[in-house]
Formats: sequence, structure tokens, C-alpha cells
Amino acid sequence: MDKNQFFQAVINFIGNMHSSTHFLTKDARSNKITPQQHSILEYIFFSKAVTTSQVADCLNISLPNASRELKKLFKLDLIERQSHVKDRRKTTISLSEPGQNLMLRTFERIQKNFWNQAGELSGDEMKSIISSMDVLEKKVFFPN
Amino acid sequence: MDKNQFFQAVINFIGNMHSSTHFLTKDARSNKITPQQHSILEYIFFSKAVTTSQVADCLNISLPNASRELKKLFKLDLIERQSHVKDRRKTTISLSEPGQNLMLRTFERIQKNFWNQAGELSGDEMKSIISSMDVLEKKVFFPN
DNA sequence: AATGATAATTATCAATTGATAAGTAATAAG
DNA sequence: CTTATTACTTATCAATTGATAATTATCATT
Repeated sequence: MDKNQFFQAVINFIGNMHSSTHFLTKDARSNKITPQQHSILEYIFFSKAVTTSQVADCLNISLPNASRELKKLFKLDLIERQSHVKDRRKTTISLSEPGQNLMLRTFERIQKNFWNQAGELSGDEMKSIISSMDVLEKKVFFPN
Repeated sequence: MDKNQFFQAVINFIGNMHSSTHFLTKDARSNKITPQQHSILEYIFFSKAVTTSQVADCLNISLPNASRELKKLFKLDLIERQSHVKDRRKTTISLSEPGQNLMLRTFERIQKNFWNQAGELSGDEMKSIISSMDVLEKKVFFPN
């Protein structure tokens, strides 16, 4: 198999995935926060606990701007901040109770869209989907 | 298999994919256009020919704003516009030669990052990845 | 031919996001 | 102990993006 051809298939897949997830999530976001703030919360949700620098790096936001947005989220009581135990320059950030709930409600709405789109899936189908995702996560899309 | 559990796995996968593709593309974008303009070009690239309304719908931009950004891209000579043959209210938009080239150069840079991250893949591995993507595209992420 | 609907455009103002300079506190290195 | 570096914060201004009202041109219906 040709490398360029393979890469093209990956790019196509990523494109389809993005437009599909865009569709799934477009009406699911809370209107109390901005899109960027939403992706910050999402990132914290999946990462459990992070520092300001990590948010900035991973979401491609400058440190000052990340700091500003996190401050807003803190004032909205959606995240908690603690100074890091080992290094008190660092701030450990995690979702607050209301932040968790906001994210969970969002995912519920996404889930509704998802099942509408996917229809009924048999146990076998689910298994084959899970193992496909597994292959891709192991070989192509590395979580960090 | 439990439906909620399955959905959780899908959400996790989407999260990992997004952070991974973010990493792949973060230094690959041209600095002559804005992020939104980039995603518009990307959308046109994959869709070949589209109308202003389609751009607006699929990228969740209001029609006036989509029109504005497309006008800028037109002035930058990155897209071409023709009135639709059947319905002259519609504008058919496609990438111009320079627009195509811009996208191809971007994908080249992404490709470099991709192979750095993925390392060497055997023919068999590529085949299993392709078929995994196939399963997901057919059963979960529908292109439109 | 008149009316209504659709696709797109222009214009305007508000909100979000980006970029940069300067500063503070904690840690690390010499 | 002094200096340098790191992690973050504050403040400010520019650029991008969002929202909305009004308008034009084309098409569809009657």
C-alpha cells in the first residue's frame, strides 16, 4: 500500500469525523459560555486535572489569554483552582461540581443526537466499532 | 454491551482524535488567512464545489458572515465563484489554482507531522487501519 | 403580472479572541 | 545570597468573529 494514498485516506477520515462531530455538537453547547470556553472545559473534563500552561499549550492559546479565560470560568464557578502541592507557581485546575454538571448535560444532548444519527446498533456492531476505535487510538491517534 | 458505556467510549475516542489532530495541524496553517478562513478552504477542498449557504450551514456560520469571509478569500484569489447554472441566485464556489496549492502545501506539512507521530507502519497495519476507519465511517460518522 | 420565498450580499455594531508588554511570586542554579 | 528561569497574571489594543437589519436578484406560485 502506498504511503501517500494511505495518508489521503486518513485525512479524508479526519475530515468526515470533524464534520460529523460538528453536526452532533452544534446545538448542544451551553449558551452561557463562549465556544473557546467550552473547549477549555471539555479539555479539563477529559484530562481531569491540568495546569494553566497545559490548557494554553494543548488548545493553542497564549498563556495570558488562557489565564484570562480561566479566570472568567472561575468567576462563573465552573472550575476550581488550587496551587500545586510541589510547585506553588503552578495552578492545578479541575471542574467544579457545576462545571461537571454542565459538561454532563451537554454530553446528554450530544448522546441524543448521536443515537438519532446512528440508529439501533446490535451488540456485535458495537463491539466491532469499539475495536476499530481501539486500533486507531493505538496506531494513529495518540492521546497525550 | 451497555449503550451508555458504548457512547462514553465514542466520546473518549472523539476527544483523543481532536487533540491529536490539533497537534498535527497546529503549525501547519498558513499565516495569510484566519483560522475560520482556513476551515472554509478545507471544507471546500473536501467538497469540491459548494454554495455559500452550504458553507454557512456546515461550518455553523451565519449566511452574511459566510458571505463576508468568502468575499475576502475571493479577493485573495484563493477561491473561484460562478453563478449556478440551474439557479442563478446560487453561487458555486471552488478552490482556485492558488487555493488548491495552499491546501496541498498545508497537507504536506501535516503529513510530515503525521509520520513523525505514527512512525513506520507495515502494509498489514495500514490495511487494518483503513478497514477500521471504514467501519467507523459506515456505522458512526456519516459524511454528508 | 403580482406575490411570496429563496440565495446571497452589504452594512453596522457587539462580543470574542489574539498579540504583546510589563509585572509578581516561587523555584532553580551558580 | 544573588541571579536567572519558570508559571502565571494583569492590562491594553488590534483583529477576528458573531448577530442583526435592510437590500438585491432570481425563482416559484397563482
